[in-house]
Amino acid sequence: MDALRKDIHNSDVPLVCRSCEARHGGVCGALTTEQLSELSRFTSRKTINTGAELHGQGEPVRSYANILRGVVKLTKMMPDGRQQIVGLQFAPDFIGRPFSSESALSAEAATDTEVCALPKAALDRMANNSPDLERRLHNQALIELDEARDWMLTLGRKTAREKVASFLYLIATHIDPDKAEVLQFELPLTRQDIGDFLGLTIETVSRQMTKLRQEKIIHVENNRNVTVHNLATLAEVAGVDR
Amino acid sequence: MDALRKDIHNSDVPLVCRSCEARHGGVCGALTTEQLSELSRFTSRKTINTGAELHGQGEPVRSYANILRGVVKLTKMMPDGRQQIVGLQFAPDFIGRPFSSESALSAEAATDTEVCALPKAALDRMANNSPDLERRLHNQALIELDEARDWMLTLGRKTAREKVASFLYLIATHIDPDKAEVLQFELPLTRQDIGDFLGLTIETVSRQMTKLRQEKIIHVENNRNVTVHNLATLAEVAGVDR
DNA sequence: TTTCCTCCTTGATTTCGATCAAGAACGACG
DNA sequence: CGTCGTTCTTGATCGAAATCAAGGAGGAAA
Repeated sequence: MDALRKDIHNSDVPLVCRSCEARHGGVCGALTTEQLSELSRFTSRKTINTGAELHGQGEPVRSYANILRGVVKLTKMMPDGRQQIVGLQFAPDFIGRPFSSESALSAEAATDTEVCALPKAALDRMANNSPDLERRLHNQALIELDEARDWMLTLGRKTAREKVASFLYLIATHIDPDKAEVLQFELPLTRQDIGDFLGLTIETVSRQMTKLRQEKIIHVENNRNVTVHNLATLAEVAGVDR
Repeated sequence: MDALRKDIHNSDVPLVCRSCEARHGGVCGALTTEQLSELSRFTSRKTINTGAELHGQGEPVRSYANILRGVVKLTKMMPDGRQQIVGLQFAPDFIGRPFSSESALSAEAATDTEVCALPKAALDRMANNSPDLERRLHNQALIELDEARDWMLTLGRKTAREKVASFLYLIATHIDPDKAEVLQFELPLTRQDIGDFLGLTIETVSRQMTKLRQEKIIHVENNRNVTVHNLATLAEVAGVDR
């Protein structure tokens, strides 16, 4: 699964759409030179501040986006306000739902975020003519499906302690697109967001973080900067087989 | 989302692979006559008894399958035995994970099941040459992703009562491929399975079922045959917006 | 029939996480 | 500087679901 992820991200296709510039792989790597130059007439780079929505639950979707920097949370909300984060997207992930113009979830910037926005119609048209592009979108969907199912096990069967450890482990292995795992990072989510991701209250998240701190499994500074002393230990607490 | 589901299932493409015979849409509907006749040299119809595995967690995957009849549960298990059902597949769903020969989950027949097995290599080869087929697989992945994320909300944020109602609602709307919803059905899962799908114990499932029965929201016969008196009421208890 | 066996229900008790409540830490702003 | 407002932590209490325990219902096989 992680092999596949790398396959997309570290693809050796040198081309990317102009608005996005050199660094990210995203889905644009699958396009031909002509397609890219056509597409880049429509793409636009956007900065989204923490808390701002890319689009709301139930709204029609106008565009796709490649994340260049930052973290985007995908959330579902019940009529009474209960909320669940159903996915976290990191650079250089692709955001969007092919074949459907309406989204059953809302996408919100968890941190200050930069994206490259692609008009939906333009990319859909290209996907119809580029099997390689469709293949990439398909692959991204399958990776997200694997991740969603992994998380279902966390939500349904893990304890609060295991959930918090699972979250920290997830961040450590996803926050930096250049490294497979990292021992020090800034939490991209508030305690409330972490609770909404784990199906817990902020108090429970806080208490479990405190415990992990007391047990010297993590170190926390300013509530945001986390150091993991030993990733294998964290994985063990999380109940994850690495 | 359900519109898309219909799109696959009720497709007007008349062709299906020979082993599977007339009724199901599956992914075969996307194939040309030649592809079908080539494929049907390799396909085989199989009967899988309740409880038998199509394949186990971590095992390499040899084949795809179209479900002709029955219900298949996709499960993940932790080293200590805790289990979570991460997906239920009904006829005529497609089972398999394109682009990966190893599965992170196990697929097990929840009821007596009939499938049409397709050798993975043969279908992969065809998908490379048939954009329409790839499109169908892609679409199925996206539908499963939507369903997985819906369920994450259920697992993370709903009460036991809402979870059980959500499960019954899911079965009522999925058990019969010919109808959008149905008020009477045989439960395809044991209490243990329902618990593993909802992240609950069998005792809690049983108590909530008893309550729903006492409140005349459902009627249950022989522990298996359920009648839903009013689907809208059930949906409301489940916290689902229909 | 009787004996298992599996699956399900029900009751008693415990426990983990939610809820309620208070205060600490930090930054923004007058 | 002090005063908000927000976010996080900690403590006390509550409650929903888990756990522990017992027994019932139905089916298969002797």
